[in-house]
Amino acid sequence: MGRSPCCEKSHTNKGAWTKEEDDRLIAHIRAHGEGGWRSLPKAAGLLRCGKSCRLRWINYLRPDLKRGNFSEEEDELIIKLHSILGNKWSLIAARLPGRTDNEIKNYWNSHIKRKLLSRGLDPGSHRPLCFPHHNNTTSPSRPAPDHEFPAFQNLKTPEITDFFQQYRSESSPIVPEASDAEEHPDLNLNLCISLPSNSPPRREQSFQRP
DNA sequence: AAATTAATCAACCGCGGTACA
DNA sequence: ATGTACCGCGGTTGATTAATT
Repeated sequence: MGRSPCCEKSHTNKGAWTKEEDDRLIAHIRAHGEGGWRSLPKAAGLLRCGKSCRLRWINYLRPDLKRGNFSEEEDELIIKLHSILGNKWSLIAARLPGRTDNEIKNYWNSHIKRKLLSRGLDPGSHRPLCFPHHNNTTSPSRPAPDHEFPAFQNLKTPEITDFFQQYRSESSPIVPEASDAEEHPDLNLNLCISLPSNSPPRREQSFQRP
């Protein structure tokens, strides 16, 4: 048996939020604070499940959210954090004030992946692109024809196209291999020591349990 | 100008984990 | 010790908007 759905079948709205729903949610949280998501909808007079309310607040209505495009500095910080943390979007978001995990995840998938590819880096590993190859070595090998990499097909930009052309015309890798020890010489994140002060520690605190 | 394809991103879903009875 | 209600996370979807043909 699977678990029951988070929202009982009773009539709940889904999809985009209306201004009226937003106003109700904001008013309720102003009056009662965050939390109690399960019971909030009823208390606030919303025909939504608690999860939906939480998501709307955290990702869109919270007053401390930054709006607008990511800065170049934010881009670089996201890239560095991702190279260390992987897809731990909430941990990454905790290091970018005013940004949400969802926003960063979306931004990663739609922009930064492309940016890394255009630099000749694999967005997953942050290593120089290494294409599937019969010899199975870790050193970069020459790119195979595009049709062998459908995953890249929809990420093409002029920069990426340029990269492939340049890569094909060179006899040696254009991106030197980074040594593990030197990978982040300028980054001191104190990841082991501190958690961000502006948000409560979340799941990862479980790691501290004896 | 219309049709088609791609990009964006808000919102959803299922699951893992915690708190607490 | 065990069950379960709930929270938060990460992957994914799909509606809308933008770009391209």
